[in-house]
Amino acid sequence: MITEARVLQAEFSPKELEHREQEVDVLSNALDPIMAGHPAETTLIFGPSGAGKTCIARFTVGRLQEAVEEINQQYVNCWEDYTRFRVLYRILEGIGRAADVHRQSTPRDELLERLRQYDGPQYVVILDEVDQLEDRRVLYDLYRIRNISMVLITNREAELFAQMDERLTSRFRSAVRIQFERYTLDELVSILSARARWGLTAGAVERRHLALIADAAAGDARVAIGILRNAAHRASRRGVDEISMDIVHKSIPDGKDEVRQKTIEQFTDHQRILYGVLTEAGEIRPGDLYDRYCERVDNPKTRRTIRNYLSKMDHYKLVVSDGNGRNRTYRPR
DNA sequence: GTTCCACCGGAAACGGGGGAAC
DNA sequence: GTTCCCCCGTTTCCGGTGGAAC
Repeated sequence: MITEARVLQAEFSPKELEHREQEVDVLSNALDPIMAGHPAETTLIFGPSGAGKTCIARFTVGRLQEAVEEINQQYVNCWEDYTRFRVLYRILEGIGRAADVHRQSTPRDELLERLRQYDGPQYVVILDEVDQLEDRRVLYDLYRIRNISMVLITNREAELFAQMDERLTSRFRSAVRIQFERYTLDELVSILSARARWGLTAGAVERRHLALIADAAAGDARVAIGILRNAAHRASRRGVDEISMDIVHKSIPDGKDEVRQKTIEQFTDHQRILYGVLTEAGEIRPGDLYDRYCERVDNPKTRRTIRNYLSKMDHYKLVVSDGNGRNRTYRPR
């Protein structure tokens, strides 16, 4: 049934993009000065997850690179590379200047200095999940480096600006802003049907089944593609050549749960135990949560560290908090 | 209105780990 | 082997917040 597995991955970047022509145009215009050898305007892309922000940024920059051979580009996920060091390292990596950088022995400012000395072709850096940066001042540093253009992506615009000082805010308030909305049901169906066309045998899935998947994904393309992938795998395992309504129904929870499972796999033992306590309890006050966590581990982390864990889990959409002060409770999402 | 209390999250310090230089 | 240096997860400290109790 599956003829091209990679197109069923959310990260797959198709040659043609649907439903985001206007956003692509705005970003292309912002990047336009690069065609003439000048830095592009700083661009800020924001909107909910699964709305195509990353996909459109990579697609547009990729297309620019095809048009102008002499440019460099690098994608940095600030969720994974959230320290100043890691961000600068990734950016140096994009121009092949990171090979001899060592985490432990390279002086603090050596990385920035190397970037400052960069005098190669225009360099476009996509900083995804930029609100996750630990130290936003690195944005100011990058802003001042010639020949580097930034495309910033965030789904929490308010949080991005909340922790910036005046100097940074004034720079980025004037950035080109592109707002993404959730995909509509029809748009998602059309995206899914393209993926099915490229990645599955003909007639493997009916449109009404895609509509059901799209409905379950609630505007999130990543979730929708995940459900379709799960359904295709399930059908293959059953040895059938068509995705039935029953398969779709069974695949929806798995598709939704996939992201969660991937996240939990990356947790440390302490984080996993904490999450376990939370899911068992259903809803629990912070003090009780901490006590129960302590009962299950030999050397418990401090309350402060647990708060950091919980805030990470909140960002991963694994945990919700309700209420304030002494009425605060946590529950699994 | 005031005080108490549980909780939150920023900032700075600490310390383990590990590569480089000697 | 020792020292130096840096990253980064964690801890410590502490001011702020908001609901409950008085």
